[in-house]
Amino acid sequence: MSDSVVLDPVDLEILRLLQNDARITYRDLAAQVGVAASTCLDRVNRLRRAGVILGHVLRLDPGKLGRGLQALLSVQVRPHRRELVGPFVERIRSLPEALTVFHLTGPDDYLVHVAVRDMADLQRLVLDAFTAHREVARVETRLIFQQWDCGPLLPPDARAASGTLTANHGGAAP
Amino acid sequence: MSDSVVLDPVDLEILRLLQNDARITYRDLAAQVGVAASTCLDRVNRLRRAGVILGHVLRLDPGKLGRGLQALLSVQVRPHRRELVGPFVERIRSLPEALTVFHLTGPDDYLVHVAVRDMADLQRLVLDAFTAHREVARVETRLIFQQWDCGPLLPPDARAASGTLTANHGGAAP
DNA sequence: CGTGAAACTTTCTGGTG
DNA sequence: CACCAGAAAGTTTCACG
Repeated sequence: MSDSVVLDPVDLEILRLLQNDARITYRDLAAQVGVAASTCLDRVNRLRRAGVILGHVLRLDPGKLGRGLQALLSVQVRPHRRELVGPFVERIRSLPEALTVFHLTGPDDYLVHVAVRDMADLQRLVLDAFTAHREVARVETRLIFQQWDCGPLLPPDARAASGTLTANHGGAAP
Repeated sequence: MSDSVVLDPVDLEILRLLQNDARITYRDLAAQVGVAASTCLDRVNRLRRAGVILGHVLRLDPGKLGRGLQALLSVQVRPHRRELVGPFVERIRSLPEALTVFHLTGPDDYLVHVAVRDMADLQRLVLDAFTAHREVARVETRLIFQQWDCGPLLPPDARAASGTLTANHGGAAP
């Protein structure tokens, strides 16, 4: 699983455009890439079958959903054994507040990205979902001032080769 | 900006379904929500105009794009002043390896999520894009074993109310 | 908010270099 | 084999009730 795939310049351009707007029509996509719509469709389907494209997701504004405060929680799970960490990860993943869970090298085993309503909600979450549990040895909370989602995750060659790199989403500079 | 918005159960169900698959047709969406396709379209357009839906993006497999190794870099920028941190963030954001940049509370000012080809590539990135620069006082690198993208970021009420919460994307438990 | 029809997109077929 | 043009099927979108 996850072998690298050969992507020609047309594939890269298609991926680049689809990352700017995944709802662009094949007609417009084809026009911008310089091939026929049916060819675009073939390419995209091939990229999907190859597992390069995993899916299409919505980007939502957490603030508008009543989750204006985000934080990163560093968590030590001790003892760090399969029978404890498996259930721990599943439990955290199923929290409505959890956005992403990372299993990391280093002294802090997990980093959990959460979005909550406010400080009181964050305190409740830390106390109830983390420190109340026996396997959680330590939690360190860092608040997120601001966050930037970066570029289109394409091979450097592609970006260098394809001249115009259009607007990344993400906030303005501080 | 970013005031909370009133979302009725239909809006929440639409968002929930669109998060599972942002390419579902309005016809199918309407059938599952139990309203007419045109009503779904109205709702989605309203959510877009309200800023709840920020956009549609592609989820790509970093491994298939030759970025099989991911890491989190904790960075101290000193002195932590606007004229230094602004350019720093812009420079990091424009790295093809950067996925997300967080500005945080706590001793480490920034956390940068990166995806690279391999260990040599990561070493090169840390040395060239971070420690080589005067404003970067300290970098701490943690590798990512595994990562899970969690639930649909909807108000807890919505998940509780709407019974079936379908498959989240993300890997299996360790 | 729903119906139905017009406009558009996606998708397939068959043919070409 | 990848590509394209055009036609068929399906989807989005709009005016109106």
